[in-house]
Amino acid sequence: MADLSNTAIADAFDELADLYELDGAVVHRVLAYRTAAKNVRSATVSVAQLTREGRVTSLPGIGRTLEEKILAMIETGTIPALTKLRDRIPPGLAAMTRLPGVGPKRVRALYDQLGIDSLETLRAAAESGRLSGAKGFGEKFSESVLAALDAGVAERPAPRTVLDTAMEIGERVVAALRDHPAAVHVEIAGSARRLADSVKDLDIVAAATEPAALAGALAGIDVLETAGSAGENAARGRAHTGLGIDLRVVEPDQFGNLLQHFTGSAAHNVALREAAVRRGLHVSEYGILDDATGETTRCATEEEVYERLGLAWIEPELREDRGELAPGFVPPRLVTVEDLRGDLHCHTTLSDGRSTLEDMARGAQERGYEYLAITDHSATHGFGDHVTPDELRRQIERVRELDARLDGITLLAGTETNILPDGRPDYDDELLAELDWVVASVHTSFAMSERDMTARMVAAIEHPWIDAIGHPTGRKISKRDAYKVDVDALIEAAARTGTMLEINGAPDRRDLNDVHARAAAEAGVMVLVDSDAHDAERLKHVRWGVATARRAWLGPEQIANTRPWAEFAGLRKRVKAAAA
DNA sequence: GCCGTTTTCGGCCCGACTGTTTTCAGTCG
Repeated sequence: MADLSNTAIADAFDELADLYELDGAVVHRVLAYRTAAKNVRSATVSVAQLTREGRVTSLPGIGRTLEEKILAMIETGTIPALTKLRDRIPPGLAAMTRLPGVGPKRVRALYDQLGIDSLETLRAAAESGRLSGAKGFGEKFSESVLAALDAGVAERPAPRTVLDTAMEIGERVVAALRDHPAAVHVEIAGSARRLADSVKDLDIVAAATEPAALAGALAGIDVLETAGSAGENAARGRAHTGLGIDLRVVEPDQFGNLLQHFTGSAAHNVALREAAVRRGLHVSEYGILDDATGETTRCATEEEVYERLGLAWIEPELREDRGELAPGFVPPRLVTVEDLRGDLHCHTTLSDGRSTLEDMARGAQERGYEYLAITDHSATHGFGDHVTPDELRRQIERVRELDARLDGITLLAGTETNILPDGRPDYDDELLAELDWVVASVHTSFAMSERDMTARMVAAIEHPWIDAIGHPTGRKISKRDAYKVDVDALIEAAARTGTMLEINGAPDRRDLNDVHARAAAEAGVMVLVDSDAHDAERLKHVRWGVATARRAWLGPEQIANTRPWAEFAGLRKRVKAAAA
């Protein structure tokens, strides 16, 4: 296995794009590398494998030249052009482009004119006044560069806000704006509307009878720390959390154009507009210009925008240019929170949960679930809230007793067993066999090699009493990367053994991610959407798991826990094995 | 460097803002 990963190929193409850009290559060549990197990153099959089979040019954005570069990576581990560019372009130049207002062209000019090749030499030039003497660079430029350097902008990656926090703020801003007398429509747009993992800032779009009046109302909303005008009919502010908020307001007859434009993604809009140009139409946030008539059509709704372009309306979660604009695209019926009939991963006070067994059961009933698996942490969890085998046996009794008393819901006695470094679960098979349901997850020894971690997790997937793998990559959005693991190998093993893979709904996990979840479903793996709730209130976190499933194009038939209990029960590996 | 109801060359989304400019290039979203 241990093959050249899609991520490694995409990283190489992104680096090539950055270096070619600094080298002064034509922008479209740079763009070609960026597009290729994006498409490789979101491919649901192994791009290295495709390349060996001679089929990689079927991937959009990959032609003969990039095919050769991937082949070079497979055969030699590197790309000659990349090695050469790294020798020629000083490594400090890329960091300089992270400063606001400083792009590849200016970096190149500073390097050529003044020999500036790092943040340090840039600061020295600005402080000595040498910077504003360069051709095309004035006093203002020098000042803004120093301000940005002092603020440490170039060292720290721009902070991103996890979607649940962004949505909480966004929903409050939207509600407040809708209360304004001038408001006609107010919606969250941007990556938040597409339900991305995290957002850089929050885009809110609105239609109003008096646009300027509504734009001015942003400043009065309590979640905002600061707000001010940002041109006519626009406002910009910052929430107390530091999240930037942009508001744009138009007349009602342009609201569809504005919402479509600001929902993005950039890649979706570029692809959409390129296709429109071929039909003689030019799309912007203000309307659709028809070359033939010279007239601009304004659209009050998004549906009208897509209809004018000969397309059916596309769900925001799909707008990533991952096939939703391909000819013959049929809009999929995406899974919703209401489709879920059970939750297979939650905790109680027995381990680190905050709610009792009874409260979790009641919470599930209030959500209308037909089944709930109680999956407390296991024997080696640590933190003082591990569950010994004897304690788990007593919990099985309690779950069975409560299940007998409750009507309308089936409680499953389960566990979230730790996958030990050697791949074994941390309870005996005998005990696991007594349970109704076993989720297995990695909670320790994250720093293994990819080969060892993959072997560890494949062993767990092959274990007869492990029904599902929880949060399969261990990532924490904006906090830590996934551990090194070959997800393709996990998917293959899960498909082969009938083991389910989870989309964990904890807002900072959403693990599997959208790309992996789509690949898993395409491989025939049954995907779960779970809350991983640690109290009854957080059972609602399935919202974020459903968001990821939708971004993965998944419908209810691909999510195991949309099934009624009678059907789900038979999908469990332990039941299928017993029947075989 | 890719790609094709303007196909194998000549295109490649659209608009706003900024600063350094007398008409625009670069950056950003």
